Amino acid sequence: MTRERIQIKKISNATARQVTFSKRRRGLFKKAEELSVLCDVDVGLIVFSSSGRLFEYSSSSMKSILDRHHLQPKNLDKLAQPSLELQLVESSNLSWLSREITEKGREVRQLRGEQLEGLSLEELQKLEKLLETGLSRVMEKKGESIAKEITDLRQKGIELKEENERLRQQVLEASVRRNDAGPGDLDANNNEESSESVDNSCSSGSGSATGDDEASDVSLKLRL
Amino acid sequence: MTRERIQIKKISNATARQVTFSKRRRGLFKKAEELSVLCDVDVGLIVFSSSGRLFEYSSSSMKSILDRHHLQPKNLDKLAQPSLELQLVESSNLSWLSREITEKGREVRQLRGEQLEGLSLEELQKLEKLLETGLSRVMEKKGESIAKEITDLRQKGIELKEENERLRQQVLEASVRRNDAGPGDLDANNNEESSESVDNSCSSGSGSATGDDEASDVSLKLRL
DNA sequence: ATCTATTGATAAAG
DNA sequence: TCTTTATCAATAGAT
Repeated sequence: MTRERIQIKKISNATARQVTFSKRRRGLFKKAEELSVLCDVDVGLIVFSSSGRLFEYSSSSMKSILDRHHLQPKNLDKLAQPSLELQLVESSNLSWLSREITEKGREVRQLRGEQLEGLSLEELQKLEKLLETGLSRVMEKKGESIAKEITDLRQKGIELKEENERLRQQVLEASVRRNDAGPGDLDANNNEESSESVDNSCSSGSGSATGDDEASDVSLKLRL
Repeated sequence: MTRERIQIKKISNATARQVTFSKRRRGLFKKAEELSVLCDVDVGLIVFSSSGRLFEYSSSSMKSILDRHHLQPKNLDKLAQPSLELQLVESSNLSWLSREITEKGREVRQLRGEQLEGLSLEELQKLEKLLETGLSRVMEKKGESIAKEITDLRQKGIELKEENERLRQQVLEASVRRNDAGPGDLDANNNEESSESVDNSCSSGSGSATGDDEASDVSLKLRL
């Protein structure tokens, strides 16, 4: 990748080595991040410079990645006899937990339609059934949610309208009273803005809350 | 670096993501090794695929690199007194793992349409979208699977038919020969049962493997 | 640190 | 997964 091709062996010139270290280290870290983002994987990268300085990158927390690394079956047996406690904890909980996580991860991925390679026809049908059930439940819930939203909005509209009426009445009365006292300047016409309490910004069209509506049969086709 | 420039964000297509993962993982590991050789530094690289599989590279032993990492000033204070290993295992692994498991469990349940109570309308829509995507992928896979099954069965049918023909021929020849030798009792008519080798029990109707069929356009509506 | 000529990595397609 | 090919990206060497 350059002016001239180089051999992959220790660069003898210390300065050149340092320069290359800087450049390539950046490149490596960038690639590591790209991999983790593009492929949605966990990456942990540790580099110790020859002077002992640490450089590291990790897609999530380095700790969680190293923990996970410890859990790998291959590594579990490497910690030989340490404390009985540890033994117990490890052999039972950890390996179980580790397996459990892998398993659940696979399950999620298959539900998302990934990692379907090894599945038999039966398993695929089962998965399909599961997804259909889940989908219909979610849609049902969504329907309920939307229906509720609509009902709430209508209710709020009614309440706002009532309050409007009340305020209009107050304004009217006030203007009348003022009129009685001293018939001078009066702009007592549609003066809703003067009072607070109507701070709900809701787009319930004026004609939607007529009260005679059918708020009950809203459980319908909701595939927006 | 390629035919077309790409955005650095999660690749949505699972297959493409897997392919890219393979390629870039190789590239990353190669770069890591080059850095360690050229600049004479210690490198440790850990990658967990989304399926939980571990890939690692280390210029020396991974253990020594991780040990060295633990010894970094920044990390020293984190491990107090109880046996170093136990601390590690407990404080990090277990809590992280259990959180992870809880999380994944919830995810699975929601995908199955359970535990939907707390979700907002947006979340429900998102979930629905996810399920639709998953369902369509699974259905597609099922379609492929079925198409393959059909193709295989047809092929097997053809082969069986050919073998039948061959056997029929043999029987015929045998009976003819026997006829030549001594024209006595002969039942050389449809005698396929006498030979083994056709132990495949397959329900390919006699009329289904006529060869002229269109085995290619079977990628269709398969909601059995 | 910056500049480029070159090599290297890799996305897409088969 | 492996190969091929067209392009984009990384970087060696020089400044």
